[in-house]
Amino acid sequence: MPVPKGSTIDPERTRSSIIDAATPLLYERGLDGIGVAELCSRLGVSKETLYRHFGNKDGLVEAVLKARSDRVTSWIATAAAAAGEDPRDQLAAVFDELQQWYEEPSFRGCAMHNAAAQHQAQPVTGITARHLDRRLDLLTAIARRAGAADPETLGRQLLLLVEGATLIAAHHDRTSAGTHAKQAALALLDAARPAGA
Amino acid sequence: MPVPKGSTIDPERTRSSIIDAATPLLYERGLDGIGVAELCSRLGVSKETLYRHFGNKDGLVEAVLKARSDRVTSWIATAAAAAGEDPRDQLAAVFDELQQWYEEPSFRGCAMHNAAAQHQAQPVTGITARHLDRRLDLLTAIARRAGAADPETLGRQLLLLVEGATLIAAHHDRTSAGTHAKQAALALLDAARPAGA
DNA sequence: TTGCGATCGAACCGATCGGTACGAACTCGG
DNA sequence: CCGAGTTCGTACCGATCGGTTCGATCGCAA
Repeated sequence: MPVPKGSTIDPERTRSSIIDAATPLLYERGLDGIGVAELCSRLGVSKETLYRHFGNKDGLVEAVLKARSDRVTSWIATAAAAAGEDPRDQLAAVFDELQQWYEEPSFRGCAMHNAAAQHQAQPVTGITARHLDRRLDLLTAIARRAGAADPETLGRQLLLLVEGATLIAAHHDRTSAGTHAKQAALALLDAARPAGA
Repeated sequence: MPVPKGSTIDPERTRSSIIDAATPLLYERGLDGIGVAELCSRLGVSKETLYRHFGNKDGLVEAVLKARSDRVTSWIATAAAAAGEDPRDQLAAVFDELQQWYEEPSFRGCAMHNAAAQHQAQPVTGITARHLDRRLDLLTAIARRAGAADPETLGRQLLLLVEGATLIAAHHDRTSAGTHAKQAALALLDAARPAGA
């Protein structure tokens, strides 16, 4: 029981603990694959508490997806930064990290993409688009630091590879998608640099 | 009314007309976004007829997805074949065709991917995996005809670009995903050829 | 003409859905 | 010690879900 009976020390703590606990459930079962009743029961929280904090189920979904997007984005950025100064190494590290994710048993594809496929409406589509915006920014920055002739284009191409790899890992072959994407990404990076360097 | 009151000339015709009519509805609204009742009403068909032909809703979904996969697969293959003999031209034609698809107002991503994101279970996942198998075969064949040093690897990389482009077009930017994917694909193809040719 | 099979339309079923209401239990600040 | 605020558990609501059943209607083959 994450929350005792009476008034909690901090209502804000309750809210974020609900988000944390609901995230894997909504990811595994799908946004519509689990009802509010079961959700609350698994969370150890009453419906009233959930509805006071989030208004309705969409409010919870929105909060969960935003938190997830933030977490995943910083996770990727951290993995890139940890690979050192060389943008080429950073790019390789991103795909290595992705491949490790794909091989986790709990991997079921990108939560944002799954959500957008289920709820083709706001706020989910907006959160997903923002998520991809941020990822594009990160990849474009790597392309720019690598000295690509057209970093905007290369960034978008790298984005295709990242998201394509995640999708293929989810629906086709999780053992090699990241590796193949890495090879392709490095080849595109090398080809996009002006002669020399 | 696609089917009059009494016995139809051909029950098989009824079945395929149901599939054809249900396909866009399930695509637009999502597998769980439209109920059997509304589905039947829009199809101009009674529940009894639908359930006799398909057993249950999953049976209809399965039939719709299989038909869709067949249709899309042959559509891509036809576009490639129409581009002439040069595998490089064929590859470019595939992405041009995809880009045109993305720009259609009714475009909502790949039906198979959307379905798999919603129903992470058989038979949907199996149909989606088979769909990707066939697409991989087509792309690998192009890679092989182009003289790639490792056509299996290049085929998988091209698959990443195709599916990544469709996903990005659906959730982020439908105006340029196909074009960027085409440029990346051609660059990978050129880089994968042994020196010369 | 008779009978079989396909179809319609509507009623009906139990289950589940998202969401609300309420009394009781509990904590904490004043 | 008391009242405000939080939470629980449960019951409840109307709507919708997938699926079944049934009488009536109609086409077609024998």
